[in-house]
Amino acid sequence: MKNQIPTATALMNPGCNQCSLSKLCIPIAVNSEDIDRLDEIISRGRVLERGERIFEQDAPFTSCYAVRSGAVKTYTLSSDGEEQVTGFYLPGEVIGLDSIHMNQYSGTATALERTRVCEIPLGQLDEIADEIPGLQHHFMHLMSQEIRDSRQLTLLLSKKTAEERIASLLLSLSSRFSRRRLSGTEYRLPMPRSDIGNFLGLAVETISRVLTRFQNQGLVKVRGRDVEILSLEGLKGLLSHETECKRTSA
Amino acid sequence: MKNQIPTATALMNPGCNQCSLSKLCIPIAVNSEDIDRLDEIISRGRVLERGERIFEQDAPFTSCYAVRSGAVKTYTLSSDGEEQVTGFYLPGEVIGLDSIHMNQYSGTATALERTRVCEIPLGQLDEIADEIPGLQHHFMHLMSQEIRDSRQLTLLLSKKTAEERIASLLLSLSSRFSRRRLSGTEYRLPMPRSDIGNFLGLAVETISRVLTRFQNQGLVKVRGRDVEILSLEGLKGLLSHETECKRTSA
DNA sequence: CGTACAGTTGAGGAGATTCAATCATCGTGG
DNA sequence: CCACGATGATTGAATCTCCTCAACTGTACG
Repeated sequence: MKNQIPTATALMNPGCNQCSLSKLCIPIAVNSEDIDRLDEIISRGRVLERGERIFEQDAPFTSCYAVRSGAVKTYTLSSDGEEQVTGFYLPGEVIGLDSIHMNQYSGTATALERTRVCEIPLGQLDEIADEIPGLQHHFMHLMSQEIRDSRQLTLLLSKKTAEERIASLLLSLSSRFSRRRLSGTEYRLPMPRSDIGNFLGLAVETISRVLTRFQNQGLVKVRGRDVEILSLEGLKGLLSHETECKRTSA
Repeated sequence: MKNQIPTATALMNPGCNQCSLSKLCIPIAVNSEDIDRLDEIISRGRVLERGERIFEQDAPFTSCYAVRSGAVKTYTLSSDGEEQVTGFYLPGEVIGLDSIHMNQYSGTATALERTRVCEIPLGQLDEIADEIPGLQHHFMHLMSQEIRDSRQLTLLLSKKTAEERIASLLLSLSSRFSRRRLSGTEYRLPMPRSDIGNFLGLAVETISRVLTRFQNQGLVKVRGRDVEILSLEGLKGLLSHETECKRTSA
């Protein structure tokens, strides 16, 4: 019966083999046999409503999570209680990497909208790491990526203007939606302006102002959270233009 | 003869067993047998003068490096050619973690002063990772740490004032010198103001101004690169004070 | 239909940057 | 040994970007 009539949850949540995101989430060159083994330790289909937490800061670390659908933000609470948004995660992306082999989660992850995640318990992953040698490598790769993204963000925050930061975010989202074969020029922001501002180190008012400025320049069309990028080139031009301007004026 | 008369370099560069930094650099619970094995793959004692490069951005990744003495800065060159300092590394700290299991180095590392490093070739490390299981974990741990540090920096850059950033750097250096049993209240900055400014996202002039302000407040005594911290508490107080001010004025 | 929340817009102000000049430090060569 | 240039560091004045405060608009939802 197990073979003939899949349960409802199994239908909703096929294994990694069937998952359309597997190329993004675990894109290691493992044979299907290994993927099957992976399937055994990954629990799929946890559904979260907006605002629900996937894991909480300082809770004992157990698992990373792959986003299947929806969107997630991660943030840390500093000692004085202020929130710092550390990242937004779309389907196919993995959360909790920065807590691997630490005792506890370094931040909190909450769903920005209705979200499904796959849990990847890392205690067990260690055990089978020997059997699937590529896996440990892959996670190190993901962690390297995470460090680089963070460095990228650091550069953004330390040297770039409000316009550059926002253009950069719009483009980042664009390319990440594209990777999922969704439109890279027309999408809906999963997060409120306040989260964007927190993430980019800008006031919400500044987000608004810059977005309308972009709109007046014909770069984008924005209505609330709906974004349509009219000129990818124009946005990209903003990123590197800054230095050119300085050079020409100097 | 090899056994009886150690070479000069061997005297200068004892193995991990003898290294006073081993507790910081590779503080894994490995038995001395494992450390010996580690010794075999780590080449010690490469000496670099100020300005010399340890590795270069986009060069094929081969090794991480542990700083033995001196100081190192890492930076990336963005597409438009501007430099972004991504970190400072003191003895006992490991460079290149963000490039593990990537094809190439994500940035350049250069010596800020005369510096000795140990090379940790990671191709070979993989091979013996099975024999020393703690090692792979340890590197993941270091990488997690790196991500967190980067997040911390992100918070610093996106939400903190110039005073907070600089106080934070002074305190970070203080605690890192302390870990090495050096004075945490009196040390010499290994980097010029321009690197500090680049790292913290501030103009050099701002660094100067804030440092003299600190000095006038009796928090530190600064003469060029020599720093004496007169009130650790005072500096720490600056870090969380910001929000309190806002709250009281609101 | 009104309340709550998210987003936009405007005016004023604070903090950091930029530009420019000065001062200090250090290694170099006369 | 000292003068010299070069680089690094400091200080001042003007400017600018972004923040804060405030009012207002739109939208979702009871």
